[in-house]
Amino acid sequence: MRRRQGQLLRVMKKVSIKDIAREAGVVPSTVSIVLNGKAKEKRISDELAEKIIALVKETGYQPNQAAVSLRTGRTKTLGLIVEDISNVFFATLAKAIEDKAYELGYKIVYCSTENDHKKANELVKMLSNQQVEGFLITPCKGMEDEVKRLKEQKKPVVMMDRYCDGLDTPYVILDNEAGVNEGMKHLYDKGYRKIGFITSDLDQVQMKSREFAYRQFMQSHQLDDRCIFKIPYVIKPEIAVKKISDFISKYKDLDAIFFATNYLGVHGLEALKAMKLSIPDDLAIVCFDDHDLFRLYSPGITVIKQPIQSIAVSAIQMLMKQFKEQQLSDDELFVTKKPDLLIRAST
Amino acid sequence: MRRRQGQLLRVMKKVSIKDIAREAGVVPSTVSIVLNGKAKEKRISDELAEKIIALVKETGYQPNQAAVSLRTGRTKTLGLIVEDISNVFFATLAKAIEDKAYELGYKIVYCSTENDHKKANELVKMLSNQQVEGFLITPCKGMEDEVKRLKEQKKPVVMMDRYCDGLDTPYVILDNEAGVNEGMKHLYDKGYRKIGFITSDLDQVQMKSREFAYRQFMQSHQLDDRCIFKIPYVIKPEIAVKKISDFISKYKDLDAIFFATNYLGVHGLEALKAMKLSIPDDLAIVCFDDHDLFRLYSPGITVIKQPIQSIAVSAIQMLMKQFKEQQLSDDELFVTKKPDLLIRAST
DNA sequence: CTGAAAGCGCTTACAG
DNA sequence: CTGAAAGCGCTTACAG
Repeated sequence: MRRRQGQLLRVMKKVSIKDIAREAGVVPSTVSIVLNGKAKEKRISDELAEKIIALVKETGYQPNQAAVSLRTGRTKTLGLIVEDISNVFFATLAKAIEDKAYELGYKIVYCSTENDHKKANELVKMLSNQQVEGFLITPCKGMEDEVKRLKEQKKPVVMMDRYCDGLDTPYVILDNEAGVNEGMKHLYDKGYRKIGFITSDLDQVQMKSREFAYRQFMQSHQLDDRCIFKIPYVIKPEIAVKKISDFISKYKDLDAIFFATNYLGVHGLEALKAMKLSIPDDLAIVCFDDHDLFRLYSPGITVIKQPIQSIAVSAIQMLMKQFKEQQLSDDELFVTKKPDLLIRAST
Repeated sequence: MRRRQGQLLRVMKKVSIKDIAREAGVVPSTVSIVLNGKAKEKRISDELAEKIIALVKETGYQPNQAAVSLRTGRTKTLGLIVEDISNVFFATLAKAIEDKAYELGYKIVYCSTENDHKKANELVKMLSNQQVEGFLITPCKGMEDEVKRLKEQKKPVVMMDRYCDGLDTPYVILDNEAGVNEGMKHLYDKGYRKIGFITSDLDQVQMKSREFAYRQFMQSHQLDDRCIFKIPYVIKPEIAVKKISDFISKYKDLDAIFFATNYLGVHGLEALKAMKLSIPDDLAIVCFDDHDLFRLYSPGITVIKQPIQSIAVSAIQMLMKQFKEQQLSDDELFVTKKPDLLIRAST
């Protein structure tokens, strides 16, 4: 069976490198060399190179990525594993990562762990079989072994927002303690002394250091640091709101609350609203992480913002360095970003 | 150079089908057949099949996807092209799509068009060269030709939330007219007659039909349908808020406003807040599409909700049918979902 | 400068 | 039931 030689290239189903080669009167390898920018190196005449490039443009030829991957082992694809892509924080992170990655010619496969390490590990396995060159992960508890395995396979990994304790894997996180300190100092300077702390029951490093920083601050200012309330991660919103109301009612003399993360802050605002308490007159509120809701609902709330763009940029950079097999230097290995204290003007 | 025969499979970098075959004392094709569930068909003994499967488990062998793709043309990857992944609506859609797709063994590559058709078309091109089996797109103006090209290449495409006018490509959208009608009827039944309509200046089908339905409703009730205000899509939030305030001030006798989409509703609430107008006493508000902000900020707002889950499910189903090369039947070709009218109890 | 060949890791049609 | 071979579309080392 003869090849469909008579047909015009432009109407053919798929143009392959062979077609270009035939048309240009050269052998496929020459086309490949030109396309991979090695024309000069291999001393291919400018004239020929231009002819080939023109032909590629004309036919709209795109190299078959599967073939390239098989041959080179490269896929130009990154795996983005977040807690939940529908959550504003991760969605914004995904957008920032996307912008950076596409700039560098990488595509992104995403998936959500929902803090379920069984699901998470399956996802990693699914993506790691030659499909994804590197991983950007916001890990959850129980992913340590899987991440370790990736490292053993020499798959570049960068963790974001948190990291796996005890693993020597690069990460980009916020300086959580500095963030909490700033927030606490802000409250302290305004004269608040009875400050409660509401966090989740998850055993996550970023949450732990926020709690730690809260305790530290309270202790070092001779204040009661036991006014901490932990809310289960898996809980119905109404119940969470109820629990927060109860907590506030119980500690009647609280004058401020520090929420350890945005969705807790949202529940908190809802609770305050139901209790008809106003911010900041009845209670001052600081929340770690921003949320759409805060902007409109309560401009007076003080927010510790994650510089998401900058986290994304660093994470991608660190991944790219690993690709180049350049060792990351020690101070690049674990990057901590400065948080932004966002004090909104009360209306 | 001899193969690394002496080594244990489990410490080797990558286990290939050849390794499994050698270990099992068969030829690679046999392993392939077993792995692809064709053991029975090819009358391979249960015993052998089990032995091979055990070996695969033991070694953690994962087929090289690039090789599979090259051979079969399948990638088990879908391309999700949305307007902006960081927007709640699309992020939620992405999550719903993800859930469905992973269930069926598909991964997802995402990217955001930002309503820029040049970017969008580049993205489509980037993904279409053998990497993505099918597309889920929320198209923007100017993508028509690119979508047409995908169809010519026999790439399955399903559009969501909107569609390209004039293209015979399957889509899943909301029944926008029914949604607007319900919202308008709701306002009408409550006695509101001077109803304004705020929409964007984008030439998008979903926005057009919402506007059309508004006009229809007003006309058929002998009401003034000219109280329409269009806001540029690319605009600073503050300016949008200012413009809405001006609009409301200008039409002093308005008693209700219908916002054509969620971010406009958000701007609207901000404007109302700045003007110290209350909902629904000074103005009744209906907004097409839900938003996090509404829940807390203004429980009294009436919302026309998109059933995102159900859109995702249908879209994936329609894509899968195309994969199977089963013609979609006429009434499956363009699926319209019923919107939910969400009337929140005013607190 | 250019061409022929090998091979990435699979799957599938074909021959026994 | 099983094996040998071809080939998916590339890239790269090697030979001229």
